[in-house]
Amino acid sequence: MSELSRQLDLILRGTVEVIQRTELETKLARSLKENRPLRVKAGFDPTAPDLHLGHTVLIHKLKHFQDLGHQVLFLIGDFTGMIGDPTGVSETRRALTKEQVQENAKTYQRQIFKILDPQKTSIEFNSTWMGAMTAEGLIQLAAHYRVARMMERDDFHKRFHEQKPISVHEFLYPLVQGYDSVAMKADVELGGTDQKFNLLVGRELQRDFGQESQVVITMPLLEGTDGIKKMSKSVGNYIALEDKPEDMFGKVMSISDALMLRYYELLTTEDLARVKALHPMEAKQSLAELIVARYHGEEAGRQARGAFQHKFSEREFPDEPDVRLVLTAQDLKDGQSIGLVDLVAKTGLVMSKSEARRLVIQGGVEFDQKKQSDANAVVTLVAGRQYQMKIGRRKFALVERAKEGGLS
RNA sequence: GGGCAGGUACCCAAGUGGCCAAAGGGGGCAGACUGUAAAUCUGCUGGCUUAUGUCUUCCAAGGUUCAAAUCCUUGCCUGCCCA
Repeated sequence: MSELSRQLDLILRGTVEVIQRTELETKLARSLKENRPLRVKAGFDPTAPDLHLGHTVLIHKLKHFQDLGHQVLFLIGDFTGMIGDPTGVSETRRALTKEQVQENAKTYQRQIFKILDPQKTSIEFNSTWMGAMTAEGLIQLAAHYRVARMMERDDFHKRFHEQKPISVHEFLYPLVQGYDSVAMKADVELGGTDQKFNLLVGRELQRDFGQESQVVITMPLLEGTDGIKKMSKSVGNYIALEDKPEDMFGKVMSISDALMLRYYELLTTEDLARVKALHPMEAKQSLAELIVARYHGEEAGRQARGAFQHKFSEREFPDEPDVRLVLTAQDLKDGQSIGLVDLVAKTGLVMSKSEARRLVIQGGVEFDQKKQSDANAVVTLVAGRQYQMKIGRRKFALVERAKEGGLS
């Protein structure tokens, strides 16, 4: 197998679309011949420093390029960030300060370098060139694109027909993203399938600016934990790289079996046929451990698995509860008892007393190993004893009475 | 600039003077069932001293009324059509 087809193989794995494949081959061949690495660009939003597994699909692809000796350009769209997310509903973003952007950039580095090689990654900010651009320059840039073309973009098209607002400045997003490719002389740009339009704008602008067009590679969007919508922070169906090991493990375990296979496919190199042969719960736990281990180390992976089994499979009280509550005399009637509902509310693990009451009535509360479903129940606390409380599916609290004459 | 249609709870969306803390759906939470799942079924889903009590909510501010999410005025926001 030639070096060219070896590279091509790895690059194409898992991709949804490559535009144009022949161009990619040409670029690769030239890169090999002239011993000049390709410049591979991928852009990220500066407002969301919480990377999640959805982002890693893309980052792993960057890693592939890196492993093949190419140059990864990790673009932080601090300028585009001011425009806001045009694919989102209608949330206007406030501009970030330089300091905040720098801070976010550091967070990015901490996270992506768990996958990428820092030596072969250059981090860029599009404010570098966009900040210097004059209004005149921006007008000229805007002249490179037509409204009708712009309206072809899926979400603009949809919003337009649904009579939803579209602000003019949102058109600048694809334009600037495209111009970034010009400024960076990108050979390849990677993005999720939802980025296709923006990526293609880059090709057109580069051509207009007399450059060779970048090759566009789109990657599948990873579904979130709900299994339907794409993983995103705003939907709340994400697993963040910096989630605590136990949370991360728990989130992976709550996905459906079908989604588990999808995660295996896109996030690991495991053999799918082998995974399917396993008991689904085993497979899911292995996946969860694998993912935790990747971002928190192998030890953390093992521990998370152990804690999970302890807490849920065996339904045991965890080593470390979510809340430790010490009740003082003021909290107690006659210095020893308290209404169950009040007690649940006091843990702060529920939003309100009404919610506490509801939970109790629904049988979602256990106190001292016993299920309690009487909303008017009063529990008595013996001094010097700790009481375990299970509140809802996955919240645990440990309660005890303050020592007599202790700190006031 | 003119005409028209809208702005309702986390989201979508009904309601057009009292029976409205406000239908329905989604989401979320809980219970059952399980593999800790998913799917399914059931219940809950503004706060409070849980009371068939009370307080705060239907873009904002005023007003009409015994009574307003519902009517009027002004303002803000969005879309469509015309210019």
